[in-house]
Amino acid sequence: MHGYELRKRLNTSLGVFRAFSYGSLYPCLKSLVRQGLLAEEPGGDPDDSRGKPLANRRARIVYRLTAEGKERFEELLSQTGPDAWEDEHFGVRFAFFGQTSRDVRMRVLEGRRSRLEERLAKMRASMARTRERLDAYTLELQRHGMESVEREVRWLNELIESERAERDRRDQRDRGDTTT
Amino acid sequence: MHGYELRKRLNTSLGVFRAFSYGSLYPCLKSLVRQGLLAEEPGGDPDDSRGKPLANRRARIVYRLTAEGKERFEELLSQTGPDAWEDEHFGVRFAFFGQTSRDVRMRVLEGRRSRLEERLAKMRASMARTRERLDAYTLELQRHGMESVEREVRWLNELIESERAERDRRDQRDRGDTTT
DNA sequence: TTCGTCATGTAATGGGTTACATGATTAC
DNA sequence: GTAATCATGTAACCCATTACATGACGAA
Repeated sequence: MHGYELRKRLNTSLGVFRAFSYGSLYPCLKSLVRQGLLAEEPGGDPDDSRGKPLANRRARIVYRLTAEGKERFEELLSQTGPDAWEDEHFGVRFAFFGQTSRDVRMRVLEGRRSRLEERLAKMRASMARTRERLDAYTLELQRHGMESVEREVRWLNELIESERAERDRRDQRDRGDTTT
Repeated sequence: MHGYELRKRLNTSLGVFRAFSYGSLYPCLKSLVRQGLLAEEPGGDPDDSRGKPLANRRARIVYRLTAEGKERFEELLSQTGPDAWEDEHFGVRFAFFGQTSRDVRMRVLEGRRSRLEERLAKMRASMARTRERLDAYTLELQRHGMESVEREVRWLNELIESERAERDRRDQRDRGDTTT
C-alpha cells in the first residue's frame, strides 16, 4: 500500500486511533525502509477513487513488507509482555488479533483485565480517601471514569469467555469426542 | 500550594488525567510566574504527612494566583468555544464546573454532546462502508469504540437534564411561584 | 545501609503536530 | 477561478517524558 492510502484508512476505517499526520507517517515509512523492514516499489499507476487511471499524477510509492519485516511483525504479535496491554498499545494489538494465535490473544486479554482491575482498586481507594474534600462535579467525573473502566472489564470478560468457549470446542473436536 | 503537593494531587485524587511529571510541572510553574499569573511565596515550613515540622528540609515554594491570574482563570472558565468540548480540554473544563456558571456549563455539555454525535455519525458511515472488508476483531474494536461514545452521550444527556431541572427549579423559586 | 519520601530543578530525548512546498487534476 | 483531492515530502515547533542532580530525613 502507499502512504496516502494508508493514512486515509487509519483515519476512516479505524476511527478508534488518533489520526497520524503525513509529517510523521512519511518519515516513519522511510525509516522502516532504512531498517530493512519495508521495501519501496516505485510502481503503482495512480488512479482516482473510481479506479480511473491518472497518468500525469505524481507517482505513488507502494510499500511492501520484506521477509525481515514479516518476521519482526510476527515477533511483535507474539509478545505478551506488560506493554502489550498498556493503554498505548492494547488497541493496536487487538486490531491485529486476526493474525495472532489464540494463546497470545488470551494472555493479552487477561493481562489487560488484571491491569484494569489494579487501576480500579487504586481508584476505589482514592475515592474513599477524598470523597469529602471534593465537589460534586469532580466526584461525578471520577465516578464516570471508574464506570468506563468497569465497562471495559466486562467487555474483556465476554471476549475471554468466548475465546475460552472456542478453545474448548476445538479441544473437544480434536479429541474426537462423541458425546451428544 | 507548592509544586510537589500539586503533582501528588493530580496523580491520586484526579486519577482520570495522566500524571504530570516534575520535568514539565516545575518549568510550567516558573513560566506562569514570568507571565505574572502566579506569585511565589518562599514561606511554608516543610512538614511530613503527619504535620510534624521538618526544619532542615528543603524550603517549599508556595504558589498563589495573582489578581491577573484569577482574571485569566475566570476568562478561561467562561469560554464556550469549540476547544472547550474537544477531547483534550473537556475533562479539565468539567473538573472546574464547580467554579463555572450554569449557562457556561450547559453550553459546554451541549457542545460536547453534539461533537460526539457528529463523531458517531462518521463512525456509523464508515462502518457501513467497511463492514465486509474487515475481520471480526477489527469490527469488534470499532463496535466497542462506538458504544463508548454512545455511553458518554447518555451520560451527557443525564447531566444536561439535571442542569435543566435545577435551572427550572431556580426560575420557579425566583418567580415566587405558588402552584402546588 | 539502603530504600522511600520530601522538594526542587535541568538536560536530553522522543514523538508527535502544524505549516509549508510542489504540482497536476477535477468539481463547483 | 477557486477549492478540494491526490501524493509526497521537509522544517519548525510543541509538549511531555525520562533520567539525572541535589540533599536531608525516616524506616526497614
